[in-house]
Amino acid sequence: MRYQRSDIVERALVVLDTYGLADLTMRRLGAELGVQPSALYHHFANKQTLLAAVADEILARGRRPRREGLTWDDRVLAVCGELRDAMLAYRDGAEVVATVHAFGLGAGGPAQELDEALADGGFPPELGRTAARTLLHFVFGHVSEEQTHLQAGSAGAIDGAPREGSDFELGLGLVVDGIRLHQPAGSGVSSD
Amino acid sequence: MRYQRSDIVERALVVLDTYGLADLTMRRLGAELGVQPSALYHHFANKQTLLAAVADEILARGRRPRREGLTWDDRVLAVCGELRDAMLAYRDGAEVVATVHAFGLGAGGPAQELDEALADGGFPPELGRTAARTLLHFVFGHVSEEQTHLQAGSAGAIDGAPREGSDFELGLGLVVDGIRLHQPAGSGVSSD
DNA sequence: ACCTGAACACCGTTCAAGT
DNA sequence: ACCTGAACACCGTTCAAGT
Repeated sequence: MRYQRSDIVERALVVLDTYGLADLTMRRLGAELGVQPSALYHHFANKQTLLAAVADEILARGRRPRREGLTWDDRVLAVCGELRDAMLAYRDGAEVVATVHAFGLGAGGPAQELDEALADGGFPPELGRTAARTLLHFVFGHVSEEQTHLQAGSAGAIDGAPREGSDFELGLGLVVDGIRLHQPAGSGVSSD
Repeated sequence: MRYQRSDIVERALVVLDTYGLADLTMRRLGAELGVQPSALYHHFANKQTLLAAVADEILARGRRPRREGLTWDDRVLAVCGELRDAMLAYRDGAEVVATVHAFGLGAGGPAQELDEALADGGFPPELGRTAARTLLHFVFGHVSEEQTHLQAGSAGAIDGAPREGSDFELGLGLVVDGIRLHQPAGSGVSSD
């Protein structure tokens, strides 16, 4: 069998969602594809690179159409909500995306979108970047914890999901309100 | 040689700080102590348990005397600052403490102190717990990133540390200000 | 009570060699 | 270009046996 990168990423996503990140090994993935583990190194330099591609694919599949004309804060809420849903769609998705982001490899999309939204809100670059990183830390941390507990609970049930969802919005609201408080006077509030 | 738990944790801290978390293996730690890896399992059920003890020790060594009479927000800032300093004191300290906390094993001290501070601030329990978790997500995320970049830079230099420190305070300020905005009216603000 | 020695069931990665 | 086969240098954990 001949594979290309996209086939391998696709299969990695299936393995991830079915068995979890701990079982997403190069050997296991090779076996799943009917190929020697060493064959994977013809497509990816190492496991980290493969994981980065997996993270990017998780985010790409969760991408929603961008509505125009949103205020900076509604845009921030939209980006964070989309990011959360994308990660929740795959088992251990939050851990994968957060790890890859921490490694500085791929998954730069959400960070850039948050930077843009905050720049539009009139925040100076330094404050905007700090605010964007703070938002990402919250989303990664919250969803990782959420996902761990969801998976620790009953196998695939939907029991605690709504409560966790409102808790996400509550925590996110705290952070966004804090950011808004630091918005330079006269930015995005006036109606000109 | 006969060892007890505290000796092993002590040595694990040295290995962690010298070689990093990736090299803190049961086999390596055993070798460092002049003992078979299997001997460690007489003191700890598994590696996670050992890591939890390491995380607790990192926090214990970073503990500072608690000043009395602080307002809830100053207390929150103090707890978060102490947590950051404790984790920064050991190589990969943030990753160790955050991982153990995510696993729900040890390291419950800071979470409880934040809960207390927010309860003192008049926040209802549910909002207080959400706020405390949001703060922890920020601190873990920020310091992990900070520590990764510090270690990626020059070997043990102090170059970017002050800038990172002020960025920590800026981000933490955003979150605390957001929390304060949700404080129930008349809590902790009136002078009676 | 605490440790040894050996084993079990794995890892990521490299590399010559094949087609 | 893409893959095989074999090897290298590791992991965490278990368990009978020793003292």
